[in-house]
Amino acid sequence: MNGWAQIAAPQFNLRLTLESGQVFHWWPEEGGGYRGLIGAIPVRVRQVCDRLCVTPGTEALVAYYFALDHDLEAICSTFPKNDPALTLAATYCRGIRMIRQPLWECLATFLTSSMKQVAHIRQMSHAIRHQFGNPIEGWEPLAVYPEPERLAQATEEQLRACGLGYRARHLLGTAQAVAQGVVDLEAVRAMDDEAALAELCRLPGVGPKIANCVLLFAYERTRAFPIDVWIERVLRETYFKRKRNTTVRQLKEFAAGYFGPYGGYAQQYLFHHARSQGRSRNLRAED
DNA sequence: CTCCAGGTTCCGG
DNA sequence: CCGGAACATGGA
Repeated sequence: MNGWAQIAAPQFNLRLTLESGQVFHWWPEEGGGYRGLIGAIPVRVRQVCDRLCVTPGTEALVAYYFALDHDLEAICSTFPKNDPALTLAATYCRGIRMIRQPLWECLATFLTSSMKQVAHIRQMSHAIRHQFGNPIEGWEPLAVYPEPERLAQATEEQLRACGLGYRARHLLGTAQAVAQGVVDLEAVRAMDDEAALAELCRLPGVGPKIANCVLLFAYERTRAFPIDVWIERVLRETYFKRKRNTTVRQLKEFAAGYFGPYGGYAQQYLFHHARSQGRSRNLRAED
């Protein structure tokens, strides 16, 4: 165990957490571990039962990043009772935690996520990091996500070259707005959920779905409930089976009232479970 | 080749 | 407020 430090990580699943669509810049290593970045700090991490082996000196950083202080047992106990679909998803996703991501990198990454598969988001994120951010020497292929000031100086064409498509205009506009202080991401921390959502939605290309992702994955707003195509399907098929003409507005209101103070956790579990099931179903259909 | 992907914006009822 | 359409790109 030379070169590793250990920390306790009960009720945690590293692989599921990293592959549940929250972050897109962690790379599998031989032996089941990962290397990635927490902000600008390169980290290696692998799980052995209820412990994490991490790069020495990053213990506290890793514990904070993966929210190991969240009491998952208590969180799941706040979920609605007698909900087989949610119970199944929560069981399947046991150990997934909401990562505490750096604000800008989370916002910028999810800004590029619209109408893109997870694999594409990873590609675009990787391209942006390598085109505009600093690579970490000896930690190939890691590169730090570029600051808004850096992207604000890019051209829309350069961003399109990273595979962004129409999202290039949005990312550029948002980078400029943040760099100029039109929207102060740190100041959003002090706002209540509703005001924070509205503030983030002022940025070009940021609507309610992306804003809620950022609130959940970066601002630690565990009530935030992003509704994407997957979750919309789950909600309709699970809770509005016979009601053909339910509006998105009604789905939002239902989710806000139904899932409770840790609705974001419920959302992530329903999302990851549905996506996993969909995949295996597609795989089965192909043979 | 067709379909669709962790949406947002703009437009006409 | 609501439903549709446009918006780019790439993997299945």
